[in-house]
Amino acid sequence: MAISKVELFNENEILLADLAKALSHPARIKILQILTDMNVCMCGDIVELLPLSQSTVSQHLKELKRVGLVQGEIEGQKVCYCVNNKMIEKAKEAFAKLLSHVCKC
Amino acid sequence: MAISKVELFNENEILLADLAKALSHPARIKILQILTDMNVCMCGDIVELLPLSQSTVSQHLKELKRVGLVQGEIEGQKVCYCVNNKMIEKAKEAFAKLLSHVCKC
DNA sequence: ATCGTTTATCGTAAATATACGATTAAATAA
DNA sequence: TTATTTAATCGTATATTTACGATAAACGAT
Repeated sequence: MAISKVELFNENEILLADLAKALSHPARIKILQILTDMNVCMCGDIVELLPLSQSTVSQHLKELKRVGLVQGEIEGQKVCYCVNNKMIEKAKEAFAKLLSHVCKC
Repeated sequence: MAISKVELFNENEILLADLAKALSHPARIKILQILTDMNVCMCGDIVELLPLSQSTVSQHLKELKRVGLVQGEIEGQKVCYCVNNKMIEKAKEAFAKLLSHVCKC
């Protein structure tokens, strides 16, 4: 694209779009589910559960961290990742609000 | 990317990621709100409410149509767009399900 | 001090997304 | 018929995303 016009929209729309972007790849959705369901928090463990390389999984984790859906705590040489309940809740409310508003059911 | 690995994930994850992708640009969120709030359905009317060109808005509408969040009905030379309540509802449930599952609040 | 483990980052290639103006296609109006 | 209106598509430029292997950085173990 020539230039990004994202900054011409308002806070709320940008936040929601940003959260949606973070959820816009199946690997990242899977990662959230893995962090919830399996008793797993390390990048290496996630790599073993996905058909992707370590560097690619690390990139996906970075994207999830970027918007705050996931946090990483350093534990020696490892990093323990977990979902950030506050931001998950915030995302849940934001999507529900938009989609309820938009749907006249 | 060398190759897409999206097909290595399951239906549910792909659907959700696809819906998220459609919502991952502020302009498309705004378009959903415009179709709901303003008494407007034509592409041209939407263009006037956004800082984007007609061709760009048409592309965004195409993306929303692709996942079924929006429908377009041809009315002579115009096309009347509207949100597809069924898919909006489906999206609402899908996001709520994922984010409720993932959040242990 | 060296070696293994773990994760992040770099470099790179290819796909996709975003934006625009120009053009096309289809319907209506003159 | 010709002109106008409306939306889609084409062509193009640039940015971003996705993916990988290689490397670096940081820590723990030997």
